[in-house]
Amino acid sequence: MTTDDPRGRILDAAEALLRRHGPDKLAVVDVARALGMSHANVYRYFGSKTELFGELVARWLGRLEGPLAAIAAEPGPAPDRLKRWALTLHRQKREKVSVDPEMFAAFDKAAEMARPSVAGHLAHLHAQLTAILADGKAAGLWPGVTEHSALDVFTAISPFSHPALVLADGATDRSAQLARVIDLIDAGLRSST
Amino acid sequence: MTTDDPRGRILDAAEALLRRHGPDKLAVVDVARALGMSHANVYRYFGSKTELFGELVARWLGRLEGPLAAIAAEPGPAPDRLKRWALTLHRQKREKVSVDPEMFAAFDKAAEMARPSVAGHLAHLHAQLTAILADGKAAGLWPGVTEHSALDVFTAISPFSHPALVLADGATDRSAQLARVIDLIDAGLRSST
DNA sequence: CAAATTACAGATTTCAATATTTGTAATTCA
DNA sequence: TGAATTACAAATATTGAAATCTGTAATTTG
Repeated sequence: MTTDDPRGRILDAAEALLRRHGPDKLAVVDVARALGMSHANVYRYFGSKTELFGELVARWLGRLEGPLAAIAAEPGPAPDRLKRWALTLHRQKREKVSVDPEMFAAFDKAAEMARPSVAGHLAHLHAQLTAILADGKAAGLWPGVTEHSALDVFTAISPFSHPALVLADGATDRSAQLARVIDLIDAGLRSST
Repeated sequence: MTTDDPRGRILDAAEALLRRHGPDKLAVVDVARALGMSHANVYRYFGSKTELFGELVARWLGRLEGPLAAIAAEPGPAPDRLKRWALTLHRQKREKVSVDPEMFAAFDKAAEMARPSVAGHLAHLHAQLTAILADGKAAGLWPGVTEHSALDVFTAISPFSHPALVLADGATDRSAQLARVIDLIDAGLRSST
């Protein structure tokens, strides 16, 4: 049974075209043609090309968030979860590059015109990190946690997940280095002031 | 007295053109014309356009390194120097963006074709950071310092100096956040293992 | 003979005409 | 009347011919 939700069908077609032809050749006109409808009809469901791209990016980023949200919500010691959360985020991003670099570049480019989606994604990640840090503080393990900690920690490990930097490094595995950085941060959070 | 060193005069002319017209309009032909010589003569002193750009970038980056090297070589407590070193690096980069964004973009673009110069720059910064960390370890303040620490610390604070990220944030001052990240790292280095 | 020049082939860039795409409005369809 | 279409203006992208640039070699200058 093919879904009857027009927005979903349009997004699926757009994603398929993005995968096939890359971001430069993704036109609303082509999406419409692939679905056998006029391009004006697409504008009934999406106010603009930017909005369509935004939904596409949000959907893609949402898929990355699932496993991370699971780790953030788990019981268990916060330091362990922090490390697994960071390593998972790094691995997810790196996988996208090595498995399908063209696709990653496509979404990287697409994200340019979809700032709000990216901001939402970052807000989700920030919330997850805040939760983990709060758990560690509540358990008395991390007296150093403050209101700024989530932002600071996320910034410090961003070189391992930021698209521009992940793209630059190509497929090199930096998990070992990330693990060391997390250990350093963990140690820092264990001391007060 | 104008210098008689041809390489220096060529680099000066190239830098002036880069400032005036941006990186896309910087042609060897124009550099030669500005000096009243044939472009072929420029190739007597630089093997290629890439090499010329490389020297230009190296010179520019070298100017940033001076104040940093001074801080690294100072006597005084390592944690204090680490913080000032990191803040100075951040400020230097940010100044370039806010004072003259076009110029920064020019050198960012120029750096693309001058990878070796950038690598050399990073090697210098790495060496400075290594020295500061070694001092702190020798003083018994930072038992956590290992052979990897310089790289790890540099990576963690790279969001505050990497061109792509400094450029993205525009002129926003993130010194306060950087200071917190440094404090976190400092605390981490103070604990062993 | 060292320092520069002119001459030139191949690669790259520019530019303007042409075609496509975006987004809106007026119109048709069921 | 809701769902789509055709029609169209303005913005954007494509294209290919002409101009420019890079890098090398042969030649000139003092």
